[in-house]
Amino acid sequence: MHKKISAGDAAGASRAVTKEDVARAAGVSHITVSRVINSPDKVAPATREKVQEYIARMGYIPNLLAGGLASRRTRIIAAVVPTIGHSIFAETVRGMSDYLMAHDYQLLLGQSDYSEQIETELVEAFIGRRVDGVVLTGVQHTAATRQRLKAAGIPVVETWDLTPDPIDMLAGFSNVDAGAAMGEYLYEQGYRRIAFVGGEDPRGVARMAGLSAALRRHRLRAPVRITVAPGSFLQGGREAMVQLATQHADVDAAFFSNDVIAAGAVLECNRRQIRIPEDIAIAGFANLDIASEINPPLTTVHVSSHRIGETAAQMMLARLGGDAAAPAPTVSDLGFSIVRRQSA
Amino acid sequence: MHKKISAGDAAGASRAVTKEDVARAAGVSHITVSRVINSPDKVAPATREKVQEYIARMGYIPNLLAGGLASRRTRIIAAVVPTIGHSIFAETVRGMSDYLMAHDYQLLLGQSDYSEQIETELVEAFIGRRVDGVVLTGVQHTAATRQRLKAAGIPVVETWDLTPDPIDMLAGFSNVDAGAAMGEYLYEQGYRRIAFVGGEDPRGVARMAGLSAALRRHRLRAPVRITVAPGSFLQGGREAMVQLATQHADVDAAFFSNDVIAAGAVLECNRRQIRIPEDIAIAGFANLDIASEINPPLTTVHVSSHRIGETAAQMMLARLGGDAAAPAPTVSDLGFSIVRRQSA
DNA sequence: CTGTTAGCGCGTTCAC
DNA sequence: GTGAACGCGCTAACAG
Repeated sequence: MHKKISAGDAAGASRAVTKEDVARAAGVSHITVSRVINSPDKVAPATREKVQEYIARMGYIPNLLAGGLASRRTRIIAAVVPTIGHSIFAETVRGMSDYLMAHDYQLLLGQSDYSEQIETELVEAFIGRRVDGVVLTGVQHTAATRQRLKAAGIPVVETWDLTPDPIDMLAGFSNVDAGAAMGEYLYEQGYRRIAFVGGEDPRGVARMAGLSAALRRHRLRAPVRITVAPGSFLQGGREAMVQLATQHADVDAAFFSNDVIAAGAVLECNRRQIRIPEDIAIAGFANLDIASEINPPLTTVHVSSHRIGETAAQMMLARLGGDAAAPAPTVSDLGFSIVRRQSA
Repeated sequence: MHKKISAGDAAGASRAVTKEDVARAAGVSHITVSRVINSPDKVAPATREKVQEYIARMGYIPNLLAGGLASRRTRIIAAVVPTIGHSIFAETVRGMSDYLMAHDYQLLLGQSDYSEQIETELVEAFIGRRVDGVVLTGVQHTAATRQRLKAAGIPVVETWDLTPDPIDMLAGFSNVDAGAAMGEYLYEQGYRRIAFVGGEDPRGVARMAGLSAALRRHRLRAPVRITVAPGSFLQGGREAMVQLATQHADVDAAFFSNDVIAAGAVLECNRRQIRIPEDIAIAGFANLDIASEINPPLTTVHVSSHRIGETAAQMMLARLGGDAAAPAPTVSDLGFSIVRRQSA
């Protein structure tokens, strides 16, 4: 078999340097080069150093496409989040990314914009790229998503919620319980007419459901429900506060499904001279920076966005590295806690 | 050549469905399946529909690794941002992502944490994956980054700044000019002792340089420089404000390199009953949501974070789709503008 | 409009 | 410790 070997690379778009090139230059076979890269200790120190020098000098960068095709492992984990524009998910992504990079994996990120349909398309694209695993936000997905993922037979971690029926692994906390816990807290503080302000994503809905259940247990009326349009949370919170002030004067406490929305409401209260918590108590969710910085500081539900991502990544790699003998845990309930500050 | 054909997939981890499988089932050759996917109009409608049905029924997902290896195009664009935890970059990423997804490309994201060294490693990994193009934040990179990128011969877009010496393409605005413009504005408003508060990344430094130059033109003293540690911007802003109030009482205006930091300062002022702009004027940067929502609303420099991302993606795909005859523009100066509100 | 023939660059057996 | 064959699944030319 004759290979066309161009003498030098003087002309045209020079083809990328390949393992073969390095091998030839170093006077070894390409498999030796491969070993120097993937398992250096299986190569005699002398050859290793020589090869390493050629690699550096020639600027050789292994083609991971070819490697992935041959080895059926890509060292890529894919993740779908609703959007990185919301700090909670941005934090989760950072948590994953940091852990993965530290272990020589890379993160392929997709944003679903809260659409299950887009999520399905993303998952399909990810499987096409033969990612080693997929991390999803939430536990509600299309049938197609579940089916594709199961057919692909790759590890999956769902995050930010719990369910008795996960696709595979799970790293989150119970949004229903968190909503209920805040309901109990507000009840204990003496509030009796409570509103819920938030979007309509499944996790917001779950928090609302928990809140409702808690109120029901104490024979209070169902919460006033105010929906915030996607887009600017600060503005959404302000508008929600306007609604509460003008149309629901009896409400004495509001639980916001997100600290940023709550912060918007606080800003509006300050503007209108509405006293917090005397005139209305305000509770947030997520314990973001802004919760402790705003005035008055927000009572909120602490959940560790960053740790969710980190844990998801960790479970993923544990499975991939897996010891079938000592199987990694398959569910992590990361819990939550009420952080009491001055707003409620 | 005999291929081992497993009868059904009853046993074991069933190998993923391949083009070959679909072709056999549909009674065509694998290349026809390929065409149905990549250029459907080059296939007779009857065969096309038949093949499409088999594709759907068998749940076939093309292996993009193999495709990329063979075609030398991956339809992946990689991007490096300092962090997606800051909304300006999150917005830029969204702008890119939206544009790319709409054109059937995917985004591979890396976070450099403001480290040029990490950026270099990321770029190397990206090239290893044979991405079709790379988008970078800023115009300052290691020699290795520049060299790798040029050797790879792939399109590059640098963003968020301008330079006379780009690696390839450029989509940003002049941070120096923006800093200078704010300096002029503050001078016109009558402020004479001005501080600059921000981080130490190259773009912050550029804004500071522009500000300094403007002040120098008016024979004012060089700005007081307060550095904000990375981490919580709100808290950083508050701490900076404390420093200003306690150690630099003569300062009558402060230019913050970021609206979030400025917002932290505003919160601290409100807490301390420092009047804005009477006691101290506050100017931000980026024109984020929070700038218009906080009280008082912030005078700031508007730059379109989202549009930077979108434009970068657009330039990238224009180049890749490229008509060598009508070469796409290689530099986009997206400009900036001063948004005047009540804080300065 | 459809099929055939060659690789893309690498990792994985196995041998030596 | 090192090397040779083979194939991963696909696309690019060219034929027919």
